[in-house]
Amino acid sequence: MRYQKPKGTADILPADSHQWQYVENKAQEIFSTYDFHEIRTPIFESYDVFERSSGESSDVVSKEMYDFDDKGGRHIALRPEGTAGVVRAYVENKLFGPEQVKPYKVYYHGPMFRYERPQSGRLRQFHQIGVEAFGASSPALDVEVISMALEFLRSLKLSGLKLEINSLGDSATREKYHQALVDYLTPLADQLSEDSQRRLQTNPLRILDSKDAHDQELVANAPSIIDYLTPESQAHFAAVKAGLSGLGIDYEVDSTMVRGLDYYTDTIFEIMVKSPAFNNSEMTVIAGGRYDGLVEEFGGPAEPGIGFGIGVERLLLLLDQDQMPVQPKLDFYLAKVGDDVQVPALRILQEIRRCGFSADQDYLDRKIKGQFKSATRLDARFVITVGESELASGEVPVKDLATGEQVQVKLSDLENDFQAVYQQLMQQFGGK
RNA sequence: GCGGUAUUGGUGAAGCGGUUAACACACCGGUUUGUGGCACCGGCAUACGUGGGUUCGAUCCCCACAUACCGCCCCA
Repeated sequence: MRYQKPKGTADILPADSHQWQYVENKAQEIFSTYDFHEIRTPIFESYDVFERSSGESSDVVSKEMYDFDDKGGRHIALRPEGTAGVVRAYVENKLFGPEQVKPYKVYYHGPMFRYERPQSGRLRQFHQIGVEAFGASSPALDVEVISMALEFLRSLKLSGLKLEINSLGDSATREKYHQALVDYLTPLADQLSEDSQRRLQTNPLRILDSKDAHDQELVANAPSIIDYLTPESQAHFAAVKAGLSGLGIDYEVDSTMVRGLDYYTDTIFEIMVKSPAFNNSEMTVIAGGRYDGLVEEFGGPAEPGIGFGIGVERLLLLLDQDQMPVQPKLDFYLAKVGDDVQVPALRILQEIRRCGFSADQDYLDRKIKGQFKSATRLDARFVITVGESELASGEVPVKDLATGEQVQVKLSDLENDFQAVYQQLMQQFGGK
């Protein structure tokens, strides 16, 4: 095979694209009830956009960025996540201006890129659906964003959802906590796993969710970030928890939950699903949080923001295949007999399609038997047969493939008044 | 970036140094002339991921590369 798709990419063929559309449509449906509207930003941005937002030391920037120099010598990167580009657009278009209603609420969906080793549910080009809301720091917004995420997953009939929340406080909080954690772990360094000893230097917060069992024990007694929150952050977090409880939403506070990207502040959350698709282990499908410094970081006013992202590939793996829509049935298949029926056939097909039904025919000169086979393979509801004798008699047989019953309809109606034909068929065969 | 496993037709795959590259499914055609099933008959890999090497001879052995899957790092 001469050509193959680039490593870590996937072709989404029609059999799957129906499921993608289903998920995307659901997202739009649910999000719009919360008054979120779609925003489309470029899938590539200046490299600096992501370097600025994600933190220079983060792995996303240091080794996973899909970047290149374009012909004009600009350092470009394919977006590794959605938030940075949206914030850039928010600032560049001055959407923080007084003529906009706050909070400014948007959602997006599309491809993201990370130069990493592909694994199950992890590709170099993957897809996210995300939302962002700017310009309000009310904890009520946190609660609504979280509940919207849950409603979306519920609308897809996902069960076994688990919501975990944490607060990272403001940047001063994180600095103090960072120091406290290092102070606690440094004396224990020789007991840490090899990976975590390295993390102690590079990213101590990551040790909190180490997979190593002994690390877990040591971390259990580590100081908790919750104890380092400022009074304001404490109050915000308390209000978020109260709001969730008020909506009857179950949650767990996980004070060891951390983030790979540097820009998060205060509330962060993840929604996990336990699924047989992943050996009944829990898998995060939605992750999000506040990023109250990011707009300012991009040269805008000191405005707060909050959002979340959904990994679509991962989400699709979790969805029950039985509940997924399949390719829609074909309404009509037109079988032809003889040589001189092609033109009338084209006229009939056009009339059917103009009435809003799907219709197809044979293009390979197959025998009538083969045409019926094609109709069956296309899952057609009805087969219309047109041949010389029909053209002569003006009567055309229409067969219901499910029952095998066949009725005669007028050729003139087929060509000129298909609605009448359809009503006749519905009377004869009932239902839709 | 590191490690493991794999790569044969449309699909599932057998073969592991010399074969007509098995078998099954799917698909296409036919079993006389205009109807989906079944049965029967026939067709369907100048070819075994790519490039080198070893050999009289390689799908089968060796090396490199590519890709996929799994794990780590990382992330979600």
